[in-house]
Amino acid sequence: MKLEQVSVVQTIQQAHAAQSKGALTKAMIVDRALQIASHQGLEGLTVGHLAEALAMSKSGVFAHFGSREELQLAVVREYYRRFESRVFEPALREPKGLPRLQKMINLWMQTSIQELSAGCIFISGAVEFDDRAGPVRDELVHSVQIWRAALRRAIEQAIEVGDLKKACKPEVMLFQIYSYVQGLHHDVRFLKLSKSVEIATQSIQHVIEQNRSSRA
Amino acid sequence: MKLEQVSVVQTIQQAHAAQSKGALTKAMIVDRALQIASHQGLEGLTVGHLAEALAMSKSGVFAHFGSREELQLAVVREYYRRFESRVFEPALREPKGLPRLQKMINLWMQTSIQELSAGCIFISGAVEFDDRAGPVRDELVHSVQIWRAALRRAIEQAIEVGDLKKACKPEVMLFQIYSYVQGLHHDVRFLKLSKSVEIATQSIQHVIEQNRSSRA
DNA sequence: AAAAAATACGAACGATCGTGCTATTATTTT
DNA sequence: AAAATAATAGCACGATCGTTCGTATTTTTT
Repeated sequence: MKLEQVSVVQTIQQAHAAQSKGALTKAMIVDRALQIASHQGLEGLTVGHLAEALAMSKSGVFAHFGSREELQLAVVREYYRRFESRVFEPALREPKGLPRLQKMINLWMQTSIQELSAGCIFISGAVEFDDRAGPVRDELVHSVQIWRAALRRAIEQAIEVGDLKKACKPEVMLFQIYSYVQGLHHDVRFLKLSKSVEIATQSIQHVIEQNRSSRA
Repeated sequence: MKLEQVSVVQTIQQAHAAQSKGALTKAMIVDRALQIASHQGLEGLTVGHLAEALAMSKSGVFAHFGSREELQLAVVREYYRRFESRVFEPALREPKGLPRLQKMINLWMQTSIQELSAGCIFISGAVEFDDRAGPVRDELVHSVQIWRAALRRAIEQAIEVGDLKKACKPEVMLFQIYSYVQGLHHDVRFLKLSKSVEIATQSIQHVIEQNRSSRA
């Protein structure tokens, strides 16, 4: 089973456990909406198109959310949920320090540029909503900030544990790592430069190496 | 006079020299369209909105382009033109090597996050059109590739001149610099973290320092 | 100043957008 | 099985999208 499908099943099972039919189809709608948004962007996600893709009526889809904005919010929240279970939680099972940080980065990169070439909504959404106010932007900022805080925390722990130098500045390192993943996203998705995968990996590795503690 | 206005005047003067009324108003339309696209994105640029902003009729605006796609193309080309005269040409007046490379980067950063907080279309467009085929995407890719080639060329010259190490890999350095400017764009525009200006500057400086030739 | 050409406007088109209703199905509860 | 509830479809609305066309107004040329 593909990674892609794991979360869908999970979501549906969860919906099954909770209530019934309603929540189940809602989960399927959000799943499809997420697919579309990963390609067309959150602004490119339209009720009509979504309904067509699901072989449902517009109003049937719409009724589950009450507004397009709520649909977009549902997509952002679902993406965050999956991000948590695919990147976050597995990384937490690694020991504190460099191993955990490394795992976070690797899983993030994998998720961002997977086979289906669905982009990372945290990255595409940041561009789409950098000038647009409202709840969707707020939710997006919130999600991104949690993720960045987690990365930062992982860096700090790596310092505490002694994997990284005391002199290492978490803020700077966060900026650099986050930038490289964005750069990877850009090169692979926009320029179709698949070679950038190794360059990005190497660059991130270099940042880590740079800040690695000298002892053992 | 603000930097912002220089190119407008320049464009209008150019239009004046070339033909007449028609090209002149067309230049004003494209100018306004560029402003809008810098905030709402190329996809968010709409004929109706543009006409309203110009106190013109929709059809009056439309007639200058024949299609929305052509309007978008005009915007991309105009942005490239300004990018050339604001970033490219001034940098070419610097001596080959590090000075020129440095100037390119500095001017790019300034242009990308100027006072009016208008984003860099090369960066926002890359996200908007990473999955959308067509002439606009092609033009965008083309522009970006020219800019990247120029940056790369500047790096290579810095090596030839002896400012950067022989071992320096232009490809990798290009990726890193380009990523940091994207990271800056992200932090300033989306997260409103103005502090990132110095972190980005410092990070880029670090990359350069890393690859700087050992001799004086 | 008159004729020709370019330019802008107004109105309207079909399509699609988000959204509200009402009726008809499914599903769940009793 | 009957009653109550939830979920979906169908239809239509006003707004806006890109686009077309005919007309009025400018601007340029003669």
